[in-house]
Amino acid sequence: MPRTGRKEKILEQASRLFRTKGYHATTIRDISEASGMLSGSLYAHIQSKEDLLFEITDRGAERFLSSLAPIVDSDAPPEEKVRRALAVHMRVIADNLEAATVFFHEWKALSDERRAVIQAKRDEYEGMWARLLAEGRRQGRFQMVDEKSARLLILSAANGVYQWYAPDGEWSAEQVAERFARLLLDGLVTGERSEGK
Amino acid sequence: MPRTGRKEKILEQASRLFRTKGYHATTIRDISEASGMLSGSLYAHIQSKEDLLFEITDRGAERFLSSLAPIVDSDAPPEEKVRRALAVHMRVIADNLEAATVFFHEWKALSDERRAVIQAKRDEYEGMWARLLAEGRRQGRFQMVDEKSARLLILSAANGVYQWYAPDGEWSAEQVAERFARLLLDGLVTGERSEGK
DNA sequence: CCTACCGATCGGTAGG
DNA sequence: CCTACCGATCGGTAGG
Repeated sequence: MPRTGRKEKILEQASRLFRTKGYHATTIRDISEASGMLSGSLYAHIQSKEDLLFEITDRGAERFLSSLAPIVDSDAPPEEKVRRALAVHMRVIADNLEAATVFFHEWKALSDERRAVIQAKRDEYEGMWARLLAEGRRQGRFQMVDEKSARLLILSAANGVYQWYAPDGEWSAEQVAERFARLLLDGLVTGERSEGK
Repeated sequence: MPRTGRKEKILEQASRLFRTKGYHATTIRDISEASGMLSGSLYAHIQSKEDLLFEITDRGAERFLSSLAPIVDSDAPPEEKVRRALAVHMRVIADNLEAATVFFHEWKALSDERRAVIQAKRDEYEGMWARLLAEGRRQGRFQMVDEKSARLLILSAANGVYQWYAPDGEWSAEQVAERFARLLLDGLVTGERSEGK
């Protein structure tokens, strides 16, 4: 019977390797060696290489969803929701940097069926942001040409953080979130608004 | 002697396949078949699979650099430079969607030496944006907690566009750029600025 | 969890 | 650009 925690160690090593080398460039032998066993032995713990990819990405998706849901459902003002939503987003990335990288960067390597499961959760996450932004506009707090482009900009910026964030760098997740929130809410331009086009 | 344009066709097919399947999951046989020849024949045109990846990413880098340089060097006001810089950025993505995807998503698969070449060009591109933003702040046009977080937000958002942009979708590259510019310059919040933290 | 192995496929080459 | 091929390595399995 496999030792307790063995599966977790394998997932941890797989996350690290998938992040560094990418899913396809990581071999079963890489993962098994990093987990302290031979390649054949890995299959006492997993069923396939793709299972590892799915489990990592799915856990990532769940962390994003469960962090954002209470914020969207709260009755804080829209600006405050944006601040908090960015903060938990960055916190999930910072606390799960390897899994988050795999979630954002490698999930397309999943088989059709499993990719659809992850896509649905991505859509759900985007939907929460969409509601948050639409609410801010409805309440007259947000000016937006359209909700979709604002959402795409915010999520692209937030999702891209895994590419440069360093846990031992100068900023905590919350500091990144606050800087992003300030720029997104208030804009780059000083004083009056820019005249637009 | 290879027919003229044969190499270009191979690069085009490789870009398409690298974008769809990823570099490692694309085989020499995939590329050769899509180019209308057998796998061995491909080597009359290329030296290695990695050469294709490098050529695609390097061309992408050059397009971004050569588009942005004249804007940074111009004497337009900072807000206008941001608008134009976003516009050409989106235009490069829209006109080279497959190569841009490879540039943003697959360049890490390059060997150390060649990855360093691309990294240097990425750094150069970021440096141009850094100068642009710093100039805006120096002139008192931009309010920024710091230039770095503003640059990371803007570039993350701009670089992420390849993930959702559809050439036959509802927006042209310029329309995306204008929506992004408006939100980045003016912010999400209506009327007076949000009170911050 | 190891030993021993398998069929498939990989990037690439020699010789024309 | 094709034919024919190579050594290496891949994900995975049987039997213990």
